[in-house]
Amino acid sequence: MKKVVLVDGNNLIFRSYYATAYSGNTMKNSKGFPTNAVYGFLSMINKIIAEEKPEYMAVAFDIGKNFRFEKYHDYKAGRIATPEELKMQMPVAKELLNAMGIVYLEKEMYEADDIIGTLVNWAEQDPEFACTIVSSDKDLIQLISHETEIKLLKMKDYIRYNPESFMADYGIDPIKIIDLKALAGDASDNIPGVKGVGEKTALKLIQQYGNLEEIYKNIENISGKLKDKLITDKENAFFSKELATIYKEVPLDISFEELKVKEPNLEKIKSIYEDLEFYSLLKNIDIKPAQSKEISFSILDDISKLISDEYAIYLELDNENYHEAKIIKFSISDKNNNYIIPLEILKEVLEVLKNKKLYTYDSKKIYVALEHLDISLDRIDFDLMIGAYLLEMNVKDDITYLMLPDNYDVPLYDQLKKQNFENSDLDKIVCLKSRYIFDKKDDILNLLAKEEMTKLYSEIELPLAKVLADMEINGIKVDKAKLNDMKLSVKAKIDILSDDIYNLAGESFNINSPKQLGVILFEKLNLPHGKGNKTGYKTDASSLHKIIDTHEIITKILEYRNLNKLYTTYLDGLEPYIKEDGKIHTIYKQTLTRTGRLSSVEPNLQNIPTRQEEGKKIRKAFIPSNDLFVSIDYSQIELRLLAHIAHSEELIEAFKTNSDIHTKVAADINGVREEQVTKKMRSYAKAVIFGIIYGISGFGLGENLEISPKEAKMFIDKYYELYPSVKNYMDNIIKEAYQNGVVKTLFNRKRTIEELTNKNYMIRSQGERIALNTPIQGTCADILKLAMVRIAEEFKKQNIKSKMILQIHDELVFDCYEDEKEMVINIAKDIMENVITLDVPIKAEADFGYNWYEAK
DNA sequence: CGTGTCACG
DNA sequence: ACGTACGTGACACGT
Repeated sequence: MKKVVLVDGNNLIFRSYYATAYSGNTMKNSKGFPTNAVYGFLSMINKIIAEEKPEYMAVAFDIGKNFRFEKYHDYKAGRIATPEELKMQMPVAKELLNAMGIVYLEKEMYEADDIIGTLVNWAEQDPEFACTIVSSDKDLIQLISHETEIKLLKMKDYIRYNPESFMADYGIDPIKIIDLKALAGDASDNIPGVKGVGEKTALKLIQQYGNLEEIYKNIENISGKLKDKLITDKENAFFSKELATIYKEVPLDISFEELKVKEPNLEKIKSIYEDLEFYSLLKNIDIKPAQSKEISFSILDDISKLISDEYAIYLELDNENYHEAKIIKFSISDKNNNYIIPLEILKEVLEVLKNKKLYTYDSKKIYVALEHLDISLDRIDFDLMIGAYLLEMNVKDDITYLMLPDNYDVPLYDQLKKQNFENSDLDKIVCLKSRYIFDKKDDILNLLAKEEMTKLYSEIELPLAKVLADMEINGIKVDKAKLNDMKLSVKAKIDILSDDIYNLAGESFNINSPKQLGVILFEKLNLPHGKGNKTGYKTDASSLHKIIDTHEIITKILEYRNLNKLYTTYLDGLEPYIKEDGKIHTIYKQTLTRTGRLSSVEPNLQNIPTRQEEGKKIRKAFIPSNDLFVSIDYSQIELRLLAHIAHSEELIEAFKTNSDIHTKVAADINGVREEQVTKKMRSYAKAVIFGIIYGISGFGLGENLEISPKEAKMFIDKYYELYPSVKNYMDNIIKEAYQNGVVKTLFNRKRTIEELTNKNYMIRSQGERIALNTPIQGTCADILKLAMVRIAEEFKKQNIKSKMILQIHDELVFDCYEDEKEMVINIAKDIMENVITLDVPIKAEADFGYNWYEAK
């Protein structure tokens, strides 16, 4: 059987154009010729070739008038004319196809759909050929048959439908998509359908009666309004069916053999790329395309074969959330061999492997997944994911992203999952992955050494993975009933508030829709508004605060937003994450942030409310599974680091004498004694100091303090004058960042700042702020991570049974036994404060309580 | 799926 | 004249 790939070229190029055209600055070459549509079209064609590897292929386009228009002058009426910028790119796309050895087809009076339909029709009659249609247009579904499947493009990926899978999804045969359109219509083609009937109703009718004709034969069995609607628009329905039907007899003078993909004309392609200035694509043109690396592997049948002293191990799970995943495959590689480990002997094999050097990608995942099988690994010796992350390579949860640039032809995890892991090459694929880990290890370690990141890697990040795994496995207990009580009472308040809001507005509307809210506030109630955003008016809390006195609805809305947030995200949102053990098990992402911080997902336990009393109460539902919580947090660590890094004598002195830094700064700025500092003065000073760390502007600070930018700027200038070394640090770090393109933390964590080479002033400024902030935020992250590793070591050494369970950027929470409370506090606080020696003292403060609310 | 909004450090 | 503070994640809306 020979496969013919039939591409809806019109569909592809329109998609490409509109995907980027909305942004306003369409991609153009230096002569001003637009290139966005061709670029997108080309990448899609390349992707299709890579995925389908077609022997036969044709790309169909619309051209000129078409016969449907002749019959029905409103066909596709209301559609905006094809933009000139897109039109001019069409011939270039076709020229490229030619150069690539791919046939394109167009025929006056017919649409691309009809051309594809005709070719499908031919293939049905020729047992030698089967078709794959590629498009995002659902109309083409009507062509599906046992010889024809469709690859229906979605925003980022696609769904493949054959008759069975389409039936499974929609409950109707593919051909019935015509009847569906006949009833439901299609706004984009201006196909009328039956007024008042949408996709849902149409599907129901078709499932019940079979097709349009049968529906009308049985019209008497249909009751109520629906019947009236159907009768009124009967003519339209049948006419719509005709319009929606793809024509399969387009007179094409071509044969299948001519659709064979020919050798590309590289010279020609090169010259087109040069014209279009597709430099990134030009670079690849002489390089051979990714070829699948060959690998030999076997199924391990005897553990006595495991004689090497180092192995790369790789686990394929059926779910990205490894807390709930099952193991699909396990592979190992040593210097010469690759094995698939049958899952029945996994435990035995791991007993053997425990005593060897082990390398992997995402060690935390392995620790957790194996723990679920009661297999405890206490050490993995190399983690490719962490190494690559520190080296700023393209690190995702999926190792494949790292392998692709090294010319491994491996399907993405998403792809495998979509195929239900029923890929016939699955054994080979996982073996390639463990092989890759083994082969890549030395390169990565050498690069880390070259960048002087060996210590950061092996003494902080690698051991941290194990510490985090234990924290995730341990989890945090949540009182479900307590959460539910709060949920009900908040819900009641929300209901009252929304009634009040509807009354004040004079109508009910969706308060959660910024768009609808904007219309109510600023058009109906005519309240004053500031600058809008691109979709309408701004309705965020700070904008609403500015007009709080103009109407009592504003306060209600703010209160509603407040409670609704608590309700959706926490009170209701956390519930599904509480597992059978009564606990929440988050996942810490160790290789995600650009600064070195952790992040927490599914759920995020790093943003549980604390700033406002109402939200903070949610913490009462978090309870210890031992006796009590101990929480220890760094006090003003970012400021201390700023003082240290900037060598600011004044600030260092302030910290050494243990004074309240914000009060001290407020006193200095205002030229008063510390006792004379008012609350307002202190909070302004605090805002200025934070602003400095983030790379503030007068405008930004002004917005924040609700004062004029001018006044704000005076504060900032005063600060620089008082603390010249801080200003000096800021200037220097930015200068260095421009010189080197990177900034580093005290532990040599690197961040490359591409923004600094951007032509756009805005983006460059953002780069400068990043340069300023990253060494501070990043060093904080390094310090707490190192402290965590040391604390875990010390707990083990001293046989402490209490557990570290949460990390929130400058804070650690322990689930503690009563009789270990003092020990936990002493050990953790001591390590946190002494994990590094700076020019300023580092202070950590401990607290405890019988739920999380109390422990702070 | 992008955007707006808001929770945290 | 530009647009306006660093780093995250989750939810709801609307196309």
